[in-house]
Parts: sequence; C-alpha cells; structure tokens
Amino acid sequence: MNLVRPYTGVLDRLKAAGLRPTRQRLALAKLLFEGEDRHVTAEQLHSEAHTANIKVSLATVYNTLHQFTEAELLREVVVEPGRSYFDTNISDHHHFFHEDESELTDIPATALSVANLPATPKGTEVKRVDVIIRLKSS
Amino acid sequence: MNLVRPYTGVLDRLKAAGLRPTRQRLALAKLLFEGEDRHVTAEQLHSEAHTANIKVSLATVYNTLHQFTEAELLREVVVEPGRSYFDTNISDHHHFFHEDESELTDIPATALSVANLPATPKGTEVKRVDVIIRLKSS
DNA sequence: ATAGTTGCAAAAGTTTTGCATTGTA
DNA sequence: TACAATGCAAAACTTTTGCAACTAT
Repeated sequence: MNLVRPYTGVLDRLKAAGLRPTRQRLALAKLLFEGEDRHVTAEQLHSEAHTANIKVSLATVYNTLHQFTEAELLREVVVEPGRSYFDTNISDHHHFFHEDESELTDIPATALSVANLPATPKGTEVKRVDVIIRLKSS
Repeated sequence: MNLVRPYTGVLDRLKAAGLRPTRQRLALAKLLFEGEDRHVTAEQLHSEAHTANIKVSLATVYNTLHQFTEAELLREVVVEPGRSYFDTNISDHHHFFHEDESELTDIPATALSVANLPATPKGTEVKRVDVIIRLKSS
C-alpha cells in the first residue's frame, strides 16, 4: 500500500468512472489529480490550464468539474456566496475556511466528532454532514 | 418574558443597530422580523416586497440584507452555489438542508454537539462553526 | 445648508444551456 | 454511416459598485 496516494494513472481513473478520456478532460484531470490534494475554483483551474498551454473554455472547465463531481472523483464545497470550490480529497473529512484568505484546508474526519445527530425529518436521509470552521486572523 | 419573541418594534431594532429607518429599510425589516423565524433569499424577499406593494430594487434588497447581516440582525448561510440564504434566527444553531427542495431548517445548538475541535492554525481564531446536514428524499 | 447616507442603474462576476462539431462504435 | 457525447459561445443568473438623489442634523 502506497501511503502517499494509491496511484492509478489518470487515464485509468477516468475510464473507471465511465468518462471518455478526451484531450481536455485528460488534461484537466492531470492538473487536478497528479499531485497533492487541493481545493480549486473553476476560474483557478481554467487559468492553470491556460498557463499549461491547454486550450479549453471556462464552460468546459465547469462541465468537467461537475462531471467529475458526479463521478465522485471530486467533492464540491460551498462556503462563499458566488463561488464553488472543488476538493480532490473525497474521503470523509471537514474544513477550516480562512475567510480573510478565502482558503480551505482539510480537517480529517478523525480529528473532530459530531455527536447526537438529531433524527432526520420523515422521508429523508442524510446525504452528507458538512462541518465548516470559519476562521479569521487574530 | 415573552416566549414567542421578545418583541421590540422593528423601528427600535433598526435604531438600536444604528441604521436609519428609511422607508424601504423599514418595510423590509417588517417583512423579515415580524413573524416567525425564516430563511430567505434576496430574490424571495424582493418578490415579497413587490407583492406587498413596496417599491424597492433588487440591489437595495441585497444592500439591506448585508447591512442587516453586518448589524447582526441576520445571519448569512451559504449552502448552494450561486445563492445565499439569510436567516432571521441569529442564535447559535445549525441547519438541515433539504437538497431536493432547496430548503433550510434549523437545528438548535443543543440538539447536536461538535466535539474535539482541532486546534486552530496559528494566528487564527474561530469565527463560527457551521454544521450543515444535507438531506435527500428517501 | 450640508455632510453623510441611501437607493438604484449599470457593471461585474459566476454558472448554465443549446447546439454545431467531434469522436466512437 | 449513424449516433451519442463533447466543447464552447452565448445567455442567464446572482451579486456588487459608483454615483445622483435624498435625509437628518
């Protein structure tokens, strides 16, 4: 077992998710998944792609991010009005959100516990529990 | 003590917050604070105002909601990309978010506990802890 | 009167959609 | 070749800003 990351090529990952490895998709997947876990906005990823000489429109970046989210390769995190972050860490965990920097960092699920969850309303089930610890500089 | 709501006129509330009670502001405050606690979007409040024959632009609704939030008469809740909710309940509590209905409901702080909060990063302090339990129909 | 505040039209963002193009079987 | 999937321009949202008009002192 590889502690850094159970490595599978990005290509295999896309195939496993049932997504065609098109040029744009593969390029974006490489930017996202080859390296450390990260939290990116669509705009950030788009400009990275540009810098890396990958020709891709912002709309495609959005579509791709949503397809990856759908395929559970990414997780969408909503902490600010008018902007979504996409998290490459899809394991169970929570977030610090540093408001001054607009920056997210992970909190392992083991480092925090939510207890006494109230009963869910009739006819519903829990999809996910998000804990966001909002920080400000002190 | 009034169990329903420790009633102070909306006018006094605005004054106490240092906000001039202009016609629009007063009208929006009445819609927001005279009645049950609620979660509204800017668009919702704007259309309520229209229905109530209050002439106010959407931009002013946004400005007013943010001023109220700043003055701690409201709390902003971000759970969906591209839309903010404003909560008239400013006491410590958490939220269910029913994704299918795009609807928020309150969870009293006493009904749920977050334990073992990790140490906050150097130079930061906790501003708020948001717990969002995302629900789907089952 | 006038200094500060307010309210809104216009602008700026972010995100989604519709459809021509492309790629695959 | 046919058929579905893709990528992007254009459109649709939500939110913010700059400044003319207004208000309370």
